[in-house]
Amino acid sequence: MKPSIPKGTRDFLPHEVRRRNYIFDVIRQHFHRYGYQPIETPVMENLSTLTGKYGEEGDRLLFKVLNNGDFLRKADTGDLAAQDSDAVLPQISKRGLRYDLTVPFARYVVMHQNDLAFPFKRYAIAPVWRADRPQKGRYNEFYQCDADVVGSDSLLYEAELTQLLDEVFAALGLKAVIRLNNRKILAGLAEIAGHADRMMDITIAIDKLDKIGEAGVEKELLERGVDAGAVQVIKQFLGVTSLEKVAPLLQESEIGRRGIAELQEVFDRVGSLTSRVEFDVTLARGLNYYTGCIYEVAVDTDAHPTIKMGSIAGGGRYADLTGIFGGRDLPGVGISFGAERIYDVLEELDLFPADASEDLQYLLVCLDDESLAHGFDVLRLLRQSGQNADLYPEAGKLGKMLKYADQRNAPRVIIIGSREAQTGQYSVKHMKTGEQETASLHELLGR
RNA sequence: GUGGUUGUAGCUCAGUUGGUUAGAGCGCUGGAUUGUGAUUCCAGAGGUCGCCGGUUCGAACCCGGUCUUCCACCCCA
Repeated sequence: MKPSIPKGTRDFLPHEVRRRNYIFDVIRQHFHRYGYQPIETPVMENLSTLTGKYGEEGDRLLFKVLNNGDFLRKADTGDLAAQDSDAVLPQISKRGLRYDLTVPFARYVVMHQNDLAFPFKRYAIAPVWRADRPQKGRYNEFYQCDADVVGSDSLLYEAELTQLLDEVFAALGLKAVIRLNNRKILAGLAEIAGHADRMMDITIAIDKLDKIGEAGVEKELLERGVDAGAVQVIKQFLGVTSLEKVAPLLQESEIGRRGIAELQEVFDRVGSLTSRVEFDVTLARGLNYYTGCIYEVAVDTDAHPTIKMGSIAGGGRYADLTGIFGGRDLPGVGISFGAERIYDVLEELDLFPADASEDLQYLLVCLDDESLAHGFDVLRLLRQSGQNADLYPEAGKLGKMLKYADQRNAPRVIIIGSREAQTGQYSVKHMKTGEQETASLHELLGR
């Protein structure tokens, strides 16, 4: 039988893992610097924790885990006979794979609220699963890198997270655009248009502006049952690119004015950044628990015109996430890095540092059995001195062993034959330049 | 979940209206070179043509199903 892996999942080669770790390390380092603490939660949650949190679409994309044992015996025979999946599902599955890191975090906060100091800042870098139809940059298993803070509605956190986003992308050498909006502005917009109850429909439609254009948005709004008069009101907003210009349009909406004030405060506090930071009234973001500021980060296409990639990070504020789990209602705000997409972008732009795919410092090769015994001792000393070293495990042809060193991406090869073993002067070949020098054991260990 | 697309050597791909033994480049193995890789030359190995079934004297090629890839929706990182 031919081996295979499930649709939408991937294996990683060593150099790919190292490059992924480089991204995770940069992000983790910045999470620490900003005072976020690591937590871990199970990859499986109870289905009751997950269902209903991501909308109807999200429920469809949840991976369900089949119950153990004779699970069909416990299911209702009528429901089984009727092939009613919705009715049978809760009878045969009580667990599911996590769909994101935020909802499990909310559950965690409620369960451990007496052990946590609020505001509580946590981060998590972990895989999540979605039963989406795979495409490029879209997988059924992928990593999220989340930082969230719960227990405070201070806008300092919005500003801090913006700085964090900026610093991470600067550290990765990627020019990014951080776009900000506020759900309250969108609520105000819906209110001004006379459809306060239709905010979701309206935001989904205007979110598509850059993709389908103004005429497309207009069509989408009409299809979603927004009347022509309201559409004209909404269209006024579409061309607006600054907070100053959107303010007059929202004068009559209290919630809209609050959104503008909040966003203004965030802009005032972030200071100067490496990335471009922009207000974008058409930014909506799908997750429906967001209630305040929302973020989305994309590659700056002015600096990197060849890149075609969706958002590479995002986030926002949610007023009430823990409430649904029966905890006291704690406000929160968080961001999430899309590590897989960042990987693809760094790869395409060749922005990985060279040492992100180099692990060995030395490879030792020996030309005869006596030298091999000697080499194994040298290997140990090198390792004890803190250097990454490996040894070709048998005496062999030098050409073959150098080829192996090449494949292992070893920058230096220590060649040990009878000459070197006797004199203690080892031949060190630098693979990049092809140059060769001699060095004593003392010199090798001291580097 | 809807519609489409892709699959041939380890990798990237050719393969004529259905016709004998399915090819190339790169990579791999060995040798030229028993102490010098990535560059040169020579030789060699490597294929259930994604899988299952059907049509046909005959299928990599046509048909159905299925899995996978990628794309557009939906949604999203």
